Amino acid sequence: MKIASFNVNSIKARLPRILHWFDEAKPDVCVLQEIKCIDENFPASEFEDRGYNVEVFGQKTYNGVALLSKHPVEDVIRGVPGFEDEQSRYIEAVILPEDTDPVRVGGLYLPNGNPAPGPKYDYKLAWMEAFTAHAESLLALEEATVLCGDYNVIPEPQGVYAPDKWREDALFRLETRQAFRRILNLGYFEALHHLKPEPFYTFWDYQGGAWDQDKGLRIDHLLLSPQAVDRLVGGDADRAVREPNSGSKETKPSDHVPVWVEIA
DNA sequence: ATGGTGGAGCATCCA
Repeated sequence: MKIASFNVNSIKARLPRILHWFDEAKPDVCVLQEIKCIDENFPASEFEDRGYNVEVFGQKTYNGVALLSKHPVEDVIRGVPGFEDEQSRYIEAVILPEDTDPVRVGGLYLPNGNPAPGPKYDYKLAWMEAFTAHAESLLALEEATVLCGDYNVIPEPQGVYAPDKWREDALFRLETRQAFRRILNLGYFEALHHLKPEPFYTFWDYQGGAWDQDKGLRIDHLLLSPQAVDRLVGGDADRAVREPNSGSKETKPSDHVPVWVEIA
């Protein structure tokens, strides 16, 4: 089964492109970030028509996440447990495929944190600490778990086109990378980092011709529990989705591309 | 000198 994550930067502005990608990539499960709408305005029927169960944790104007699954879902969680958060940034559910074992999928939109230092960066670190505690509690369940989304973390210098320009940025500061490694060190496996031999990016800024010059960042990640790694078959980042005319000539691409893993 | 990219939603905030 294919499990994907896609920061769409507004579901409304992106719908034709998202549906085009869904029809081609046919993910079994997909978590979306930055839907930028309240639950009632999510275009659920477009996905239900394609056979998906739709779970939304929306927010007006900013943030907002959703989880779409072709298989039945149970135990849906909205928000990181135990963390008081005014922003909609996390959704989780257990996926129950008919033909294979369950997989728990968490979809996250981790705070950007700029400017750093400052209150926004403090919020990012607090969010990461709460998420790390939750990730640790999930490992104790000994289930196949995939925690994926826009982590807003560049894990290593190879994940950014000009690391020296990004040293003080909230996405790349040492403190940020340390906090990300604490999640990995619990026992999570950063799937695409290990699957793909060459450095790659998942985000290109709209400004300054970043796409044309391939000035990107690797900030969308899929973290797998050991039980999920046992079933890991493959995965990739769908770079072509960032092309100006991919899927729709009338609308612009997201600044992120979808990332996905195949789980047996 | 100014704007520079894009989305939400209507003045600015966020990324």
